[in-house]
Amino acid sequence: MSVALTTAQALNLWHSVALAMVKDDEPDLSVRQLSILLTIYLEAPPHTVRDLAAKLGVTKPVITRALDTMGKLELVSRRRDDKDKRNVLVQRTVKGALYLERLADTIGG
Amino acid sequence: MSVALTTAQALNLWHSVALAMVKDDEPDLSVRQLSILLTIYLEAPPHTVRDLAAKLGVTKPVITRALDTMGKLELVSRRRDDKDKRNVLVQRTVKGALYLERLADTIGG
DNA sequence: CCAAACTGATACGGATCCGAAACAATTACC
DNA sequence: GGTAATTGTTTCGGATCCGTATCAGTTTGG
Repeated sequence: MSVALTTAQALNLWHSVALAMVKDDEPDLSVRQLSILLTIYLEAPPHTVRDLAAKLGVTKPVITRALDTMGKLELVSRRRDDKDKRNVLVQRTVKGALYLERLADTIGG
Repeated sequence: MSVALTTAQALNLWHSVALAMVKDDEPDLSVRQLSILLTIYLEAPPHTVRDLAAKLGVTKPVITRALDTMGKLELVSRRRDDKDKRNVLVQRTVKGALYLERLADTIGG
C-alpha cells in the first residue's frame, strides 16, 4: 500500500496538489483538519474526541473546534455514544466521502 | 516525473504525511504557505510577490504575510530588485532547502 | 517634469485558531 | 450513595490570517 518516490517526485506531487487546493474556491482545510478527516475515513471506527486528540498529539479543544468547522461544512457529523454518554462518536458523511474522493483524484491523477 | 496512484494509495499517503506534519513540534505551515515555498524552490526564478499571487490565485497581502511568517522562520528571504526597485525577489535559504528535503523524505520514505 | 501606472507593504475590521483553564455531564468505584 | 475520575465543551486572552482599501516608493511616458 505504501509508495516509494524520489525527492523530486515527492515535492512535485505535493506542489501540484497544494496549488490545486489553494486555487480551489472552497475554503482551505488546515493540515490539522485534513488529518482528522483522513483519520476518520481511513481508520476503523469508533472515533472519539479523545482518541483523535491523542492520535494527532494535540489538545481536545483543537479537535472540538475542527469538528465544529468541518461539521458546518458537512464533512463530518457527531453523535453521542449511547453506551457511554460521555463519548462523542465522530462519523462520516456523504459530503466528506466526496471531498476525499476528489482529493484522491487530485493526488493520484 | 508524475506518478499515478490508486485512490487508497493517494489518501493513505496524504494521511501519513499530514499526520507527520501535525505531530511535528514545528509550527504547521498552512497549505498556502507550503504552496509558496514549493513554488519558490521548484520553479525557475525570479519570483516576485505579484507573480506568486497570480500563480496561487490569491491577493498580494496574502503573499506578503506568508513571506513575513516564513521569513521569520528563515525558510525564505527577500531582496529588492536592483533592476526595478519596485520588485521584491523572493529567494531560497539553506533552512528552506532542508525543510523541503525533510518533507520529501516524509512523503517518499 | 509631472501625472499615470505599477510595485510591495500596511491599516483595518472581522473571522478563525491556539493552549490553558474552568466547566457541565456522565460514569466508576469504594 | 457520594466522591473521584473521565468525557467533550466553553471561556479566556492572545496570536494569526483573511480581503478590501489605502499607502509610499519607483518607473513609465507624454
